[in-house]
This record gives sequence, structure tokens and C-alpha cells, in this order.
Amino acid sequence: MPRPKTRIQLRNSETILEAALDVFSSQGFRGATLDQIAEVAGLSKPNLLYYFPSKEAIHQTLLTRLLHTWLDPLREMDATGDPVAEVMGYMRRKLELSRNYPRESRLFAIEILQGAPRMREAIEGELTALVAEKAVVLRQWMDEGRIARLDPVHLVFSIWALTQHYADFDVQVRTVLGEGHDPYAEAGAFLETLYTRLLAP
Amino acid sequence: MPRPKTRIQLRNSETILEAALDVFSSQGFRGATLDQIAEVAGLSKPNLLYYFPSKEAIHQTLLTRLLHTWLDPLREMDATGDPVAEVMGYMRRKLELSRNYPRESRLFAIEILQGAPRMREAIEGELTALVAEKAVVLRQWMDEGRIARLDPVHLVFSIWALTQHYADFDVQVRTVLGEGHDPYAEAGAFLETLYTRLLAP
DNA sequence: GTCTATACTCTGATAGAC
DNA sequence: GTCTATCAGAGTATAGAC
Repeated sequence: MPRPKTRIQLRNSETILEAALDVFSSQGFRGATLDQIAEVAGLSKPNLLYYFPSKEAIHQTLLTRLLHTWLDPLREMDATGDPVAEVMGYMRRKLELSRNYPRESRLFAIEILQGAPRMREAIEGELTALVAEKAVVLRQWMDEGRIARLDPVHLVFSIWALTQHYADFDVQVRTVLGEGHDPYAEAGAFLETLYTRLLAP
Repeated sequence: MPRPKTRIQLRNSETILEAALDVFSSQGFRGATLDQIAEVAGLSKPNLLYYFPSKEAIHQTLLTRLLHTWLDPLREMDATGDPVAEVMGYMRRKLELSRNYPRESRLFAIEILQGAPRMREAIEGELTALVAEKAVVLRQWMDEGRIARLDPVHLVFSIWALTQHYADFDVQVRTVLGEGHDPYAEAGAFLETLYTRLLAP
């Protein structure tokens, strides 16, 4: 039943995807088992395979959905806005994404780490195109002297690296910080300072 | 044969670990199979299990070795040196580590991403202690006005995130950059600028 | 639509010959 | 020390009852 029609089908599909996100993001594709997903979803294993043709299909559905969520913050960076504010806004939106969707961040990270076997197409297409488009905008701002001259693509990489770190390495971050810290609040303040200093013309 | 004695035993153990690093770092613990490791190592599967008691033991050996390599660059940061030069030096050594040991970086990343099930102890102990020790040094430098006042732990996180990104997300980095780029050379230049601006008092 | 039962494959580990 | 053969368990997927 690849295309759910009824309300129940839709709800069950969502329940499965929600459970699958939980398991795939913490165990990776091969580490995850249908048993685990079924348990989290509160459904039987064959029932999972009634809604999705295979484990692979569940995973693929998650990845496809993820890509849009993931690229939206960059897409919103506006060429007509104030340059520093736009880059800072992008950084903030990306950090919020890490805070609010850490499982999605880890799902994405595991996929890329393992060589993007199920996402290569999207990375070569949509993602690369978007970065290229925004690099033009950034370079324009640099040419106008409105932000510091930097490699625009590596500037984007730095935002990815610094924000996703807090979701992907959550265990390490919380362990090193110890009790009584709000990692994302502190990260927000730190990154605010970092990019203020970096971007100043 | 947990403790290799002869030269042949030592060489075979190393061959196995080398192959295992290849496979574990690109497939994760569960994604990796003994068959794959055996194939890469050019040995038979039972022969692997003659040298190591289990798949788990191979993995554990890799992780244990890894930790020291991983922490050395930070350990070398010298409290008596020039502050800016010391932080920059640490960043450079860490980037070199990503360039020269990308598989180790990915092995570490996958482990943390999945909640550090086999490394929690080391993170809670050795790693946290080292960061705490170096945070004192950094804070001292800040108090003396020799580098900018920043959260020292998040400063360390930023170095981890920005350098490891190039190893862990290698596929994405190379795809987005396209042909004819040297990611690490460009990263080096970018990070040099970033930390020069960030650390200036 | 959902369940029980099961087929079939993969994989970690062992036995035993050489 | 290394190999062939094989076991036992886990895991994906399907058959078929209800």
C-alpha cells in the first residue's frame, strides 16, 4: 500500500515513520531491525510490511522527506536582505533545526558518513545546486564589501558543522559539559559571537 | 590469541585491524560483517576469530587505540606557549588528523552518533578530564586578555566540529565543491582566517 | 487490515582435519 | 596456524487464516 488513502492508513504510516526515525537515527540502517521499529510503533512486524514494501522503503521515505526540511533554512536566506543579518539568521535557523530535530540530523549524518549510498542523487542534485546558488549571493555581498571576504562554500560548511555538531554528538557534548548546562543556549551565544566577528567586513 | 607474540601473529593482527578499520568506519559496527573484513584482510573468517575472540573484540581494540590518537593534539596544547599560536596549532593538528586519518574520524563519529555504546566510559573519563584541564588554561589566557573571552569548552567543540566535518562528511564536501578542489587545503585557509578573527583579544 | 506461522538468507562463531 | 564444513540465531519477507 504505497499510497495511503484512508485516515487510518495515513495515521499508521505516520506512526511507522515516527518509530522508524527513532530507530534508524540511533542504530543506522543495518543496525535497525523491523522488530525494533514494530515494537516502538506498537504494531506487528508483518503489519509494517503491509504499509511499506520493505525496510529499505521505510528508510527511503524518511530520507526523502528529510531533505526538504534540511535545506529550507538555507533556501530562506534572502539575497535582498541585510547580509550579516541573513547569514546570522541562517545560522540560527540551522541551530534550531538541530535542537528541534536531532534525530533527523543524526539520520542524515549517518547516511553521509557511510558514503551516502541512498542519498547520493539528492546531494549531487538539489543540495549542490542550492549551495551553488547561495554561494553566488554570498560572493556578491563580499564584492560589495558588506561582509568579510571568505570562501562562501566553506562558510556554509562551517554553519553546517557547528550547528549539526550539537545534535550529532549530543552524547559527547552533554558528557563534557556536565550537569546544569543547556547546550543549545550556550551554542547559540557562542555562535552569535563567532559569526559576528567572522562576518564583519 | 589476545596477546600476539610472534612476528607473524603481530603482522596478521595488524592486517586484521587495518581491514576492520576500513569496514567498520564505512559500515558501522552492525553494518560490518566478518566476511567483509576477512575479504579485505585476505584471510579466512575463522582465521580472524583465531586472532580475536569476537567481532566485538576487534571493534573494541580499534576504539581503544583510537582514543589516544584522537586526544593527542589537544594534549599537546601548551599552557606556557603563545595563546593564539597554541590554539591555532591545535586546530591545525586536528585538521591534519582529519586529513590523514579520515577512517578513524568516521569510526569515532559513528560511535558517538549512536550514543557511544562502546565508548561511554572513555568519554566520561579521559576525554572529559582533558577538556576540563585545557578549559582552565584557555580561561586563564582569557583572563589575561591574551585571547578573546569565549566559552572555552564551546571553543574546543568548534574545533572538533569544523575539522572533523571534512573527514566525516567527505562525500558531501567533495560533491558540493566539485572537481578540482583540495578540500583540506581550502579548509586550512578558511579556518586560519576564522580563528584569527575569533581569537583576537 | 491485522495476526500467527514460517520460509529463507545472512552472519557470528565453532568443530575438526591437515 | 589455517582451512573446510557446519551450526545456531537473528532478521527480512511472505503465506494464509481470520
